Amino acid sequence: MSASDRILVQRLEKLQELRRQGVEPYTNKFFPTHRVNEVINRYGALSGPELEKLNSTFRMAGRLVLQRHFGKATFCHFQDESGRLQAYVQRQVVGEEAFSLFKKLDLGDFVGFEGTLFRTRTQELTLAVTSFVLLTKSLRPLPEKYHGLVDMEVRYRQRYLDLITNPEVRQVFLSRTRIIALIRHFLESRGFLEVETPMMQPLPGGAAARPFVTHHHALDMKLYLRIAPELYLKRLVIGGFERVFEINRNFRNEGLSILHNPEFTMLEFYQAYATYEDLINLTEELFGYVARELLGTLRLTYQGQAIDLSPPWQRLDLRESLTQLGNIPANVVYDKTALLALAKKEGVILRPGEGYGRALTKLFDLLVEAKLVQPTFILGYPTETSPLSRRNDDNPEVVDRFELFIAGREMANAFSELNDPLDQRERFVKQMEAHTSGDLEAHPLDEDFLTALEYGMPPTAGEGIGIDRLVMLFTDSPSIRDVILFPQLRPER
RNA sequence: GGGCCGUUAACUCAGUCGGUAGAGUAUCUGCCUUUUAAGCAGAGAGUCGUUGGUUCGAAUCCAACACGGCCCA
Repeated sequence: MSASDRILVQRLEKLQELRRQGVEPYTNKFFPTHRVNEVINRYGALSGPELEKLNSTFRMAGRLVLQRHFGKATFCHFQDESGRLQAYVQRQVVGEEAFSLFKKLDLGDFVGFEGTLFRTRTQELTLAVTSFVLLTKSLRPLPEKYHGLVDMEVRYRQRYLDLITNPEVRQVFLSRTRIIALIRHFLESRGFLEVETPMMQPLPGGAAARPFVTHHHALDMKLYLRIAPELYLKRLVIGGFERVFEINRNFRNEGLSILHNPEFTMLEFYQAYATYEDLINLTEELFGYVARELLGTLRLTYQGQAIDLSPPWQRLDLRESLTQLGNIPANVVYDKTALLALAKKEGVILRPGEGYGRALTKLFDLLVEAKLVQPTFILGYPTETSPLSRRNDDNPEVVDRFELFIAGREMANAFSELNDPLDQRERFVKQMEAHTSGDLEAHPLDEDFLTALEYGMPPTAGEGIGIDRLVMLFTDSPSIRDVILFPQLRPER
């Protein structure tokens, strides 16, 4: 029998023994009067004598995480959602029978306490227990009390153990929730309406990515998990909702990495009568708002790099970035034939139909992206790789679009929306040609969306911000798996 | 898909030159009424990721595979 089996057997025996003694190991209806942080915040500053004068009792509950037994007394720490507190259980106070029961409890058990507050010799705020009740018997041992749980695989597969053991992990997910709440508040205060659009779509549009496919039996039709909500949000702008946003999951059928999880959370928002230049300002303000509210400062450290979110952020043309940071001579960058040759030399594989524009963005990914540590808007994206963006009025070869880079990675993508239905149709047709020649990520032609556009969409700008990467930035997390509660893993064997 | 690293008790980790498995925590027993990773004494606990190979002998060397991590595509 393995050690873990033996512990399980031991505890099952304990469970039976408790029941024989008339102790219910899964007691219901214990209602705490205080949580740990309330007690610490309200009484943490009081002296021992002041605590005694309080003369009030506290009902508290939590999971046993540490215990130190003596012959006739026990110190233990229990933790609830808000924190950890020490409790002191004495035989002469709770009685002989109850005390021997308490000594039999295991780390991991949930216990309800009633008692008064005092200070120990070392001045630790402690609950002097007058009575207690076992609320939930735990049958499996917790990870080690000092080193905690370290094994990455177990931390991801059994996140609850990670959360019980590692307080900094709890903090990351509390921050994640707070960041999302702040973004909601920011957008709502500017008149944006939060909406929900289909996760299951008959055509996967709004981005360049391979989708997950599923099947609806009753309708006997193929459905795709969405890769982006974009085309549905624009339909809502057409329908008269002038400012909309959605924070929800996207699904992309691609490999796993430190930056990629197949399902991830995206913010997309659309603002009628705005241009991508308005969104530059809005983005600076949004990041600034989140940083000030969450961190109290616009300066943060990500993985050892100092990052300053103070506006205005640098703006750089895509092709200029290739000369300035990618060290590609200007005469190569602006010469289509020379650039294509360079791209080939750098290992970029271009499919039929892909040309200069694709080569530019690929070379940017390879040579420039990682160098953009401070927030930088890259402008001047080629029309060829932006099938949903409005062409620039002066130069139809590029679109009114930016991508935002911080800490060497893409954080946002925004553009003035293409609202000319005839141009949009042409772009879709080009994408279909790319698809035919083997680009599995090419955008499908969405006839239903074109119909909507033909009714007329006001001039609009839209943006997408990857929430997981944003949370990584603000919580200094190295991997996307650190900010997703249950990241995708291979199945265990 | 390729490269590198890791996988030993429930947890955190040692394990030398190939000689047959160790510590701390946790658990169990005993002592202990102000401890703080409490302490002291004792006990139990292992498919050394899996499968093959080399060898008199493999946690250790070799190969394949699985899972995880990092880097690259």
